[in-house]
Amino acid sequence: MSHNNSNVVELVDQYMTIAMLKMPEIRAHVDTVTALRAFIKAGEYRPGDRLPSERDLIGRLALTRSALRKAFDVLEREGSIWRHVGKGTFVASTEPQNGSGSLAELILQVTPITLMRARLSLEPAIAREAAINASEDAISSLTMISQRTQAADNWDDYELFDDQFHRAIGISAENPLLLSLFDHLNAVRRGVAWKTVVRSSVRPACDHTSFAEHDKILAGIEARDPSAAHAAMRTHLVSVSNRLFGDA
Amino acid sequence: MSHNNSNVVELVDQYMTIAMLKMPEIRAHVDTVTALRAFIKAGEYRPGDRLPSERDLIGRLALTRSALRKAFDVLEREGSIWRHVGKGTFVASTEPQNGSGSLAELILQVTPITLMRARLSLEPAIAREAAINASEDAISSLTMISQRTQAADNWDDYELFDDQFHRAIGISAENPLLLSLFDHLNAVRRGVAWKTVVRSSVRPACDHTSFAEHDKILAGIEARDPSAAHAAMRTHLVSVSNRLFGDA
DNA sequence: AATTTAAATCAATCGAAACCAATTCAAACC
DNA sequence: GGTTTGAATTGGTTTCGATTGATTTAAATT
Repeated sequence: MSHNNSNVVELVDQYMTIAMLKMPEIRAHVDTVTALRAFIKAGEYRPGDRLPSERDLIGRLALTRSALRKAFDVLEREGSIWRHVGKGTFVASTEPQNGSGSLAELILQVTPITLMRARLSLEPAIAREAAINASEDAISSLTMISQRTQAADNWDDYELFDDQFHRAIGISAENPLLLSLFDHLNAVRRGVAWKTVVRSSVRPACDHTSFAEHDKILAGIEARDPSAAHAAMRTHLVSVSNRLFGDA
Repeated sequence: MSHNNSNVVELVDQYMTIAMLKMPEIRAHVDTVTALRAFIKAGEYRPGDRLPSERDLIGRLALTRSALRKAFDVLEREGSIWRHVGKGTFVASTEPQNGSGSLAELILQVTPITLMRARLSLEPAIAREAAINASEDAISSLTMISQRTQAADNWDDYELFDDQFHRAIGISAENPLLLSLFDHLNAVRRGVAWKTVVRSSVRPACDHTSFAEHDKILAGIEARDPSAAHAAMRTHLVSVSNRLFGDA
């Protein structure tokens, strides 16, 4: 089914006119929305700024709370504000800035599985480079972190040390560009913050299988065996993936 | 690895919700984190030095303790600080923070060889993902670019199309995070290329061996053969490397 | 009869303060 | 000199009240 474009526009236009005439409440909503837009513009609220609370605004704008909220609903739907319980209502960034904006945008697009595939693409290769280029200092640092990881007696500590271990491998690769790529990936990973869902309730016990996996990676790097380090890192990540998503 | 579909959908859904809720929060924290980084840098704290206590810092930086601690959480995860009850908060021994380092700074540190090692680490893996995930549209786009590359009659055009070809593979991987990593690497590559004047003078003739290499990569992706795509990309990059640096 | 308003209530978040546990350090003691 | 003890300090945790957006409910209005 294909419609003539102008026809559609015409129909919509007719509808709008009739609706606005016959249902004054719609017209009222439009007014409060434009009034809100004017308020935001006049207040010179910059993207990211917090607007006054709803209970405050109804006083200043002589509005009902429900009317105000309906107008906010429209603005939220069109993406010009975002709100959150306990924090407030904020004006959205009109144009995602290249620096952190693209990162935030990325976080929205990246699913946990996408993230894991990216890790599986990058980190084994980094481990391979680490096996080739790691300095003695870097290796001893890795060993130290690995020991600290095994000494962790709670999940939070373990997670922290695990992060440090992986980044230490990134450092061991002795390649600032690779490290930068790793950091970029890690920033996205941190932003995802899905751990609050998966792990806060189902918090797996501090299992010792991953200790062995870490050791295997470390052994590969110490032995200057790129393939072994690559394979060990891949195995480790697959294991992590299985722990998160459940075995297939 | 094959996943249960419902599981995946569930996870993705959870992720989306969380991300959309937490994104503004992340944005808010970024400010305090950068403020903390600035404080550490301005105070000229050397690796291993102890920072002022939290109760002291909240006075100087006009922060809440909880806000300060959240920012410290980020820095700790990043590995740039280390803290322990009763002792204090210390800046980590590995000071260089590439995470916040600017692109320009990175370009200065990256040599052509470092760059090529990074490409060899990342791009074959991306080609592998492309072989798995590329859509028909993406493949036909790749084919088109490849044909245009062969039609190039001067080096500038060839270079341009080569760039497009490699990025199109990044797109074909259907992984926004991997594509972002590729773009990051590519941004550095452009900077490094600019830096090394050598390349503009010693400009190898438009050779046709790399056409065959491109075709091989494309064939691997079309055949949905991840290993072949990976190997072909690796071979291609090694060939490029040899052309730039000379065979060993 | 249907919608809007007004108030109460819920749930998430933050900030302040109290409290906890690890560490340090110095005075007291043997 | 060596040990013990206890106060002070520090990062970590809990708790409580206030605030905010979200939701429900009953009265009011049209």
